[in-house]
Amino acid sequence: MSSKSSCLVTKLSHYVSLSDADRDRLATLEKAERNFGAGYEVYQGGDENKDLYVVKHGWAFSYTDLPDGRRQIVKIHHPGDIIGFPDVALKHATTTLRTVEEVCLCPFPKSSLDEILRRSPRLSALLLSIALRDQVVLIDVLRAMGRMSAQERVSYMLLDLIARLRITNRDMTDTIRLPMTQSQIADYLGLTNVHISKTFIRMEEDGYIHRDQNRLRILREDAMIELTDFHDRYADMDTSWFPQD
Amino acid sequence: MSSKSSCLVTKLSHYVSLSDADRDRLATLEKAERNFGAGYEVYQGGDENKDLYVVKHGWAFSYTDLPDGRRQIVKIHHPGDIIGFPDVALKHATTTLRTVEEVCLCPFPKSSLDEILRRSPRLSALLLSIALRDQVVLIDVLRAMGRMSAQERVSYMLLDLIARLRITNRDMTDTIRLPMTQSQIADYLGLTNVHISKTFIRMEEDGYIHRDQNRLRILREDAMIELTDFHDRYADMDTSWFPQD
DNA sequence: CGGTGGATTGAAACCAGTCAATGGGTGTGG
DNA sequence: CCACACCCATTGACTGGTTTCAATCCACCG
Repeated sequence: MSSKSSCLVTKLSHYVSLSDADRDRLATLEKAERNFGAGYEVYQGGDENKDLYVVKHGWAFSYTDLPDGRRQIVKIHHPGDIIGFPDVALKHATTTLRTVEEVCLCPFPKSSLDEILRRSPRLSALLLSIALRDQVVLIDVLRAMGRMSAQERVSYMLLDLIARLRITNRDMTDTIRLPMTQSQIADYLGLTNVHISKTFIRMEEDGYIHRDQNRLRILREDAMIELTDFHDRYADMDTSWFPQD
Repeated sequence: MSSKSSCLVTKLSHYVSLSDADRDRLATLEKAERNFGAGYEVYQGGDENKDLYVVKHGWAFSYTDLPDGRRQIVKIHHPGDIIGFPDVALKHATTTLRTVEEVCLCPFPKSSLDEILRRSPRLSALLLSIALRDQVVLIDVLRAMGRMSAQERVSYMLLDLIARLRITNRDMTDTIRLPMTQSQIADYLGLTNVHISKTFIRMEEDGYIHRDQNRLRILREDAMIELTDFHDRYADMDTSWFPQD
């Protein structure tokens, strides 16, 4: 079982030590894999809710549209993420999944969760914690959308991206690859592409960031952390209450 | 065991049939109870994360502040809700809990979840589903905040409140009690109290709602559902994949 | 009866949106 | 290999929804 190459195991092991049995359970989730080109819609909101996906590589995002076309991107997915988890609670998908670039996904059926819940209390606790932690992150995004200016929102997004990428990539520096277009960033932050453009330019002038192609360097991370009152929700979780199995 | 009087059991039974053992497990969560006056802060963001709470009666809300005082209310709590669930994943509370009016809460320790995860896969699945459903709801709120006008946001909030209250109160009509101030509503919707006032007046003039004291009547629910593309996330959940115990 | 918190009202300021034109890079097909 | 199309980022002028600030009104309460 090549669990070494599993982003999911890597990501989850960051929080808690897993038994061999649990590692195997997770590895089976990544048995199948499918590749998609850039800008491909894997499933659509309203579709019957069949599979979950583990991201093996590439970026994707989930979004919803209003009837008149306004779009809100609600989550950006990176390697190791589980896609579609929130929809498990419902019968139909609530969001549409779209790839940003070339992506490899591992689909697995909802019913795999059944197995985990029955056999591994410890893994169940971890999955529950991930779901709850994601709620906290959504709440942070909500705060950004409700009460922050454009520059603060962009700063928040960049800090959040870096924090997430650092989990699986410990030697991440202050430079990230940002394959999303400014329109997509706008749809994520509740702004317009025009205003994103102006905000990036302003932030570059002010020395917060430096851009080069689709790579972006954070120059004043501390200032941005203070500006947005940023808290890293990914580095630590409270696993002290977990069942020992 | 007076599980008949338990809002939590009522709320959860709405989704799935529970064994007596499971009902008892839930009932023990409501053993203790504490009363609080209006406008009381039960715990604060940053506090060590000790207890969860089940709401027995009264409204409360969770919020976060930015350093400069901007406030975002992230969740409004009603009877039967579990408060502080998202924070289980972390060591410290991320939000402050404040009562809207006189409230009765039942505190229980995080470790009670341990027991549930080890003993009842079915109840574990339900708790996980609740957490995931709440994520979907947060995503809906996010969409409202990111892409909707003031009137649309207010409409969305009212529809959401009604949908939630209808779960435990099946004979709810089109009239709800709204004990929150306009400043609190503004902090929930990412607007200002002034604009909330103007928006309510406008909506009343346009025949969407009627206000009387702190009671509010929805006159054109269908129009508001269409305006906001509203989906009820509370009525149905997909419990088909749950372990049978 | 004064004090207080909440709701309302109006004027002015501002952040972000809209619209439209321009430029740059990339890939494709002739 | 060049011409063209297309997508994306940029730019500027104008618009507009929401905020800000401040004053007033109102109900409730001690």
